[in-house]
This record gives sequence, structure tokens and C-alpha cells, in this order.
Amino acid sequence: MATRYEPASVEDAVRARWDAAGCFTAGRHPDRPPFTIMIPPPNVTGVLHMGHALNGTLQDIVARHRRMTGHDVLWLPGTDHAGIATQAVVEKKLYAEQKITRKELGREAFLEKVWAWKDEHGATILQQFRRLGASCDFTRTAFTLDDKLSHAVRVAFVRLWEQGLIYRGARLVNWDCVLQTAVSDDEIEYVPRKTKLWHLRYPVKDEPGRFVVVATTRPETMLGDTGVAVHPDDARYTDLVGRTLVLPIVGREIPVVADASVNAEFGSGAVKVTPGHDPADYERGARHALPIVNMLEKDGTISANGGEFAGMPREKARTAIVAALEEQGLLEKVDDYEHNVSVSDRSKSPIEPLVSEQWFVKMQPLAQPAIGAVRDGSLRFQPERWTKVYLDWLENVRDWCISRQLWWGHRIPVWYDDRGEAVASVTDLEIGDPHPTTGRPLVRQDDDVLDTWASSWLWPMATLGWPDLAASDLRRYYPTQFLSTASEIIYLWVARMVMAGYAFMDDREDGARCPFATCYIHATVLDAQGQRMSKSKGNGVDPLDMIAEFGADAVRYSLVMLTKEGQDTKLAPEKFEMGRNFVNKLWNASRFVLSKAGRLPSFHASTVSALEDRWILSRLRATCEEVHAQLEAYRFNDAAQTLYRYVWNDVCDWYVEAVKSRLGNPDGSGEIDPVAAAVLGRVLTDVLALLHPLAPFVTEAVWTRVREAADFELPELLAEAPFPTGSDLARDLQAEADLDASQSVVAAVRRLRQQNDVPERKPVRVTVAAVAPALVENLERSRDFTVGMGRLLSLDAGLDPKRPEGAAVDVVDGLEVLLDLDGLVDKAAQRASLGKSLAKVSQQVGAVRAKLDNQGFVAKAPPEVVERERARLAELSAERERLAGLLEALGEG
RNA sequence: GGGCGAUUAGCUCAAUCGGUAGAGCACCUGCCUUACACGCAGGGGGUCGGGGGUUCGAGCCCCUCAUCGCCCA
Repeated sequence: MATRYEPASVEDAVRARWDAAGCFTAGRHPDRPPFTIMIPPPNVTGVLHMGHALNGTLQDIVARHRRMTGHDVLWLPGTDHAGIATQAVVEKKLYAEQKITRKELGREAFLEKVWAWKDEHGATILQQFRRLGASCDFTRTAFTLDDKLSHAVRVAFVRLWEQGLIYRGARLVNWDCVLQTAVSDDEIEYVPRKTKLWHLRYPVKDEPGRFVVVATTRPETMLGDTGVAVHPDDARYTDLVGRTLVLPIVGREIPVVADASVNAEFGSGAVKVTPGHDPADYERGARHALPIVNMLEKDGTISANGGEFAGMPREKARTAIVAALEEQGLLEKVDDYEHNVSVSDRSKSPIEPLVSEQWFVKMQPLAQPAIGAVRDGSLRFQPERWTKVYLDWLENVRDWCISRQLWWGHRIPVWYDDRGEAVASVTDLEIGDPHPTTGRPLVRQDDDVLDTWASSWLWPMATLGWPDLAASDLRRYYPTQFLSTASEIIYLWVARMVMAGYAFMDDREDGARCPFATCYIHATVLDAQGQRMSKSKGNGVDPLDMIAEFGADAVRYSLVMLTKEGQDTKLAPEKFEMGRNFVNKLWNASRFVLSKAGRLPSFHASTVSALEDRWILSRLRATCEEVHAQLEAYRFNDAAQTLYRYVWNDVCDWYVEAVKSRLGNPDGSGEIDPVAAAVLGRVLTDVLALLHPLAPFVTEAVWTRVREAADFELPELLAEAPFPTGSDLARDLQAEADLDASQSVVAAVRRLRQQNDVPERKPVRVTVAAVAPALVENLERSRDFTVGMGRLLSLDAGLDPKRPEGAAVDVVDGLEVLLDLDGLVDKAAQRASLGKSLAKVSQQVGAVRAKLDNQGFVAKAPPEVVERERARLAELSAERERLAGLLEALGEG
């Protein structure tokens, strides 16, 4: 075995063995209870980022832990087709390589190109999940455009259609003028831009020379203004409310209305109202019955409503309009201004709110059961506070615009007859066939496709076979147990999946409709400056680079160690050293056991007698219980901390060191204590299994070697081994207390050695005076351990032992530890150290005494707390007296 | 404007039921010791953001202020 763990040389081989064994395929153990996790399907064009890496790690920990605790685990992977993103990628590529646009190519030929791209590149991100170690059931990999899932989308659409929950109408939507489609709110970024704030003068009708000044960042939209709004309490405009203004250039007469949504502090306090091109104005317009004037074409040029500016691109129109206004003396002033401009995620062009014909789903009726799900406990968020975000969205839910003017996606299954009468159908209808209700010939299918969420909201059902309610996977694996995702996805996806569960799983009882029991919201991974990682900022830390540099286990362990539940986490590449160092520590501890213990005998609790053995096994029992409980409660960070401490501090720092003397001589000669070897074997196998969900590769690799060295049976693959319970081991509190006392002495001896320049390996005579008889007993029982770990020549422990002259001394934890130096004490160091201890102990004595002098405390605190404080006071007082005495004996020096 | 979160060692973060404030990194000292220098042993470092309150007792609960971040309109 190499002196350093080399992840690159083992990860591929380990993964190949898992694949060959097929151990992540669900359904191999029909007798076991199922446990299901649905991966949040990443965008098929995506590449793994740190958020995926964290989320994938957490899901994998749960999947592996549940598999090891005897569940039939299904972790179902897949991707979504990401309509706009994928189409944009292929369009761009097509143009770059062949200078062809999608429209020139035509719908069918273009879609063939997209499928070809998908077949070539679509598996990338799932491959990257595999590198992370994700134990997904890849035999069930799903894609939202698969036939099965496409069928589900149609069935769901037609179901909602028949229930009257789908309608078509003109609404204000986010419009991408470059890609020429409606986009959803989550496809928009807000980027701060330096721009201008133009102050425009709108003349008051019949009052020459009087103007209302409105401030705007988008002066060109004045072409679509149909009103001006002021705050009802704004005294400056009271007399103008209800009056009429004349819109410059256009000449339209528009009213001044009073609306409480206006911020009187902003600009002049009056705002232009453009209901056709601004969401807030759309609402204001609706409140005051203002007409909507559409001044933009879908390609971003000015429409016929823009008069002389018609046909101009929007940027050009802005300049021209400002110039025209200035010429007419209607430009009051121009300020520099910085604000957030909404920009399309994909095309990077400014979003234009635009009124257009779109398909919508009525959300209100669907939201009600989803609200009920958290109320009746069917759905639980972790951390719990996200419940509120979920409920707030559902309670104020707006209708969902499900149409997109794209080609890549589920084409809306609606056909029209020659009079425009629509019909929805699960199966394709033929052009020319009669409309099922009107009997008139069908002339076309709707051109639009559905929003990608309209398929991913069915993900937990459709991937398992819905709408076939009898599908075996659906019956066995639905509802799922655990969903882990990012907070910004709660309303985009989580809430919609819950709605879909209640809307479509109609043969289930209410409690079995909710698609998952726990929705875990993982931390947001930020960069070292606390900013969100994003491609546009270029501040991302690439998980694949990190895996290449530190290993997948190190990346996983570090992420979990750094990510406290519910808290965002700042990340820099060097943070992964923590995980790497820990994995390396485990590797080397394993290497030590395998090279020094020889064959690993089978472990029998009855043969154990040495204190360190009893202690490490007792700690193992406690660790098994803690880690299991922590993982079941999805407290990943706690589990990682518990194991880190057990492995590094207990096993490596103390147990392995203590047991070395029982494993023969450094040169390989001498007898190996079979009990020590058996205990090491037992501790190592359990540690590997406990760590396996967190660090699957290194543990699997070491497991193979342990299995070869073991004289007892182990499962061939750790991934299929049971999770350790330690149930055959006893907590041994006396062993733990004895060892605890011993560690205090050893630590004091080491400190005194350094203080007095005594070499680490030089045997020394030590005397310990304990303040209580129980401590003396602890020390007697742990004598061998203390002598070995402290490298003592002799140990004399008692309540009042004979103290050697001129010894170095330290007082700690109720123990006075004396190192016999034949008078060669560094008196200055001694005085400084004792003085410091005395100050600290005196302060503690004061604090505890004050507590006990407080009658309220003695009367009201629980008796055991009072008793503990009394005992502590006694011990601290004794320590203080000893320190004072020792300092006095040292003299002034 | 509304909601949520954060503020603890130089840095990044823990602290379960309100009961003795911890870890990793960094720093200082000494070490190639039966696996590990990605290591070992030891050490220094804290007004728990400010103020007020509840309580026998507050890093933790309540109020308030400040600063930073996120989400929603």
C-alpha cells in the first residue's frame, strides 16, 4: 500500500466493481422495505457544479446508509430536457458551424439536430455524478422527453383540460426578444447596470405651460403609456388626479390616477403607466381600467403603435425618442442611475414584459391539497423554516404560464378546427380528421411547447410508470422518502410536484399521494467572499477539478464537514485539504493495521480484558449509535464530525499508539497479541462501514484488503455490507473514566517534558497526587496505559504520595502531576505555568462560589446541578490550594 | 416595502434540553517516533455584534439597535 492514498488509482476500479455487481439496482431484495430518492433532474446541457456536488453527496449518503440498513433502495437518476437552454445551445452551435438558423432548417430537421446533440452530450452530467460516487440506479435513468414521460405529460395536460383548469389568454409575460419566447421567472437574471434616469415632461391638457414630470429608465416605452399614477396622499398632485395629460409624440390623452402602489419618494412622485410593458403597470392599469397599448413587436422592434418609430430596434428607438423629446423641450433632465436590469439567462438580452397569447394552468384548486400536505404532516421540510416559503408561495399562487414559443419540448397536444375551436388529446390527431365535438376538419396543431416544469412536476410519478397506476415500480416505490434540493427550487419544482401528486395519484389515500415525506433543503455553496457561485461571475470552484486534485471522497467529506444544516457555506479550494487529510489518515491507519497485525483473527468480546481494548470498543459502540441516529435524522454534518473525531482522536491518536507495543517489535520480530489484532480488525471493519456512506471509494478499496487479511467472513462488497450497530459491544463507562484520568496524566507529563526540555522518549519517574479516592482508583486501573503512553519509568499514584524534591509539577483535572527531574527544574517556566493555572482556577472558584452563595440557585436549580457545582467547588478549591502551596514553595526565584 | 438568515478565536465554522465556550485552518515551540510531514507532541489566542429584558443561571429565550447576505414584490 502506498504511503499516501491515491484516489485516482482506486476510484475507477472501485466503481467498475460496483457496476459489475449491479448493487445499486433497485428491486434485488423484494423482501426488504423500499426506500426511494428521486434525483432533482439536472438540466441536460448542464455540467456538475458545487451545488450539484453537495446535493449529490447528501443523497448518496442517505442512499448508501439506507442500503446498508437493509432497505431496497431506489435512487433514480435522470435529466430534464431544459427546453430553452438546450434549444439555445444547439441553435448557437448550428449557426457557428453551418451559418444556418433554426427557421431555415425547419422544425423537424432542427429537432433531429437537437436529439443528435442530446445523444452525444446528454449523459455528461450523470457521468459526473458517477465520478462523485453517486449510487444511483442507472438502469432506470430517465429523461423528461422519453416516450414514457411524454405520454405522462399528455395525460396530465388532457386531465387538467377536462377539469377546466387549462385556459388560453393574453397576459403579460417575460419575453426574450432574441429567442422569441416567453420565459419563466427563473430563467431571468438580475444584473446591475449603469444607465440613465430620464425625466420626461407630460403636458397637462388645457393648461399650457404646466407639466407632470415622470422619471423612467425606459423612455421608449412612453409610446405605450396609457396613464400617469401618483400616490393618493401626495399633496403635490391632489388637484391633478382625474385630469388629463397629453402624451408627447403620440398625442394620446391619458388620465392621472391615484394609486397607493406609487412610491412618492421616487423621482418626482409621478410614474408613467405602461400596462403593456411593465408588470407593476399591468396591475395598476387593471386597477384603473387603463387600456393596454402594445408598442413592441416580438423581435423587439417598435410596433405600428409607435407611429414614426415603427420598425426601429428598441435601443435605437430609445435614442430617437429621447432626442425628439429634447427637441420639443419635454426632457426635464437626465440623471446617472444604477439599477437591476432583468436579462434572459440564455440570450443575455434584456427581458421585455410583453402581452401575448399563452396557455395557463389555474393554480388555486391544485394548491389547496399541497397546502394541506404540510398541515397534516404528510410533508416535512428540513430545516423546518422553509415550510413558510412553501406556504407563502402556495397561498399567493398565480396562474402558471405553461406555453413556450420553442420547438424543443413537449408540443402542446391541442388541435384546432378551421374555425379555431380547440381540442386536447392524448393521442395524436390527424389534420383533416373531424374535430371530436364540432365535427369540423382539424387544420393545425398548436405550435407551442410546454414549459419544462410541466414535465418535471410529474417526475416522481412518471419515472415510476404513471399514468399506469398498476405499474409495479409506482406501486412499490411511490411515495418516495427523501427529496434533497436547493431553496430556490421550492416553488418552481417542489410545490408543483406536491400538487401533481395530489392531482394525479387518484387511487391513493391522501397520505400516500404526497410524492415525498421529507424535503431537505441543502445549503447554498458560496465562494470565499460569500458570493453565489455563478458562471457569469466566473467565481465557481469546479467540483471535477477538486475531485481530480483531492479525490472524490475528500470532496464529499469536506463538503459535508463544512456544511452545517440550513446554513450557507463559503468555499475555497484549500478547504478540500481537510477531507483529503482525513481520508489519508484513514488510509494510513488501515495500512498500519494491515501491515502490523498480520492475519486478523475473528473477534470475540469475551476475550477482551486490556483497558484500551475495552475503551476503544466502548467508544465504538457509542459511535455506531450516534452516527446511525445522525444519519437517520439527516444530520450529515454531525455524523461526519462524530466519525472524524472517533477515527482521528480516539483510534489513531490513542488506541493505535497504545496497541503498538502489543504488535511485536518495529523490525517485525516478536509476538503479536491476537486479542489486539482482533480488536484492531473489528474496529477497522466497523469504521470502514460507518464511513462508507460518506467516503465510499477509499472504504471500499480498503475493505477488499481487510477481507483478504481476515480470518472471518465479510461481504465481498462494502456497499452491500450491513451498517454496524455495535450491538454486541457494551458501553464500558468505567473503562472510559479510567482512560480519561490516564489521558490527563499523560498530557500533563508531555507538557512538563516540553517545559523542561526532557526528550519525548526518555523514561521518567512520575508521581501523581489525586484530590479524590475515586481518581486514585482510576489511575491504578489505567496504570499500564499511562506508563506506556507517557513513557514512564515509574508511576506512584495516591492521595498524598511522597513527593520527590525539585520535581516539575502541574495541577490539572484534580490531579497533581510531578515529574522527577532530580532538581533540574526550569523554575521560571514552572512559576509561569503554575501562576497561570492559579489565576484561572481562582477565577473558576470565584464563579462557582458565587453561584452556590446565590440562595436562588440552591433553591431553584435542579438538585443534580447544585450537587455537580458543589463537587466542582471542592475539586477546584483543592486544586487552588495546591497551586498556591506549590508557588509558595518555589519562592520568588 | 415584506419575509428569512447571519454576526462566537486572525480566518471558516460548531456548541443537542438554558447549566464548565469547541474544532479545522493559520500562528508559535519541539519532533523523520513501529501507519501517516496530507504527520506527531505541546502552546498562545474569546467582552459569544451593541443595549435592554426574562431567569437561580443566557452564546442559546424575548425586545431593540447596528452591520452583512438571501428570497419575495
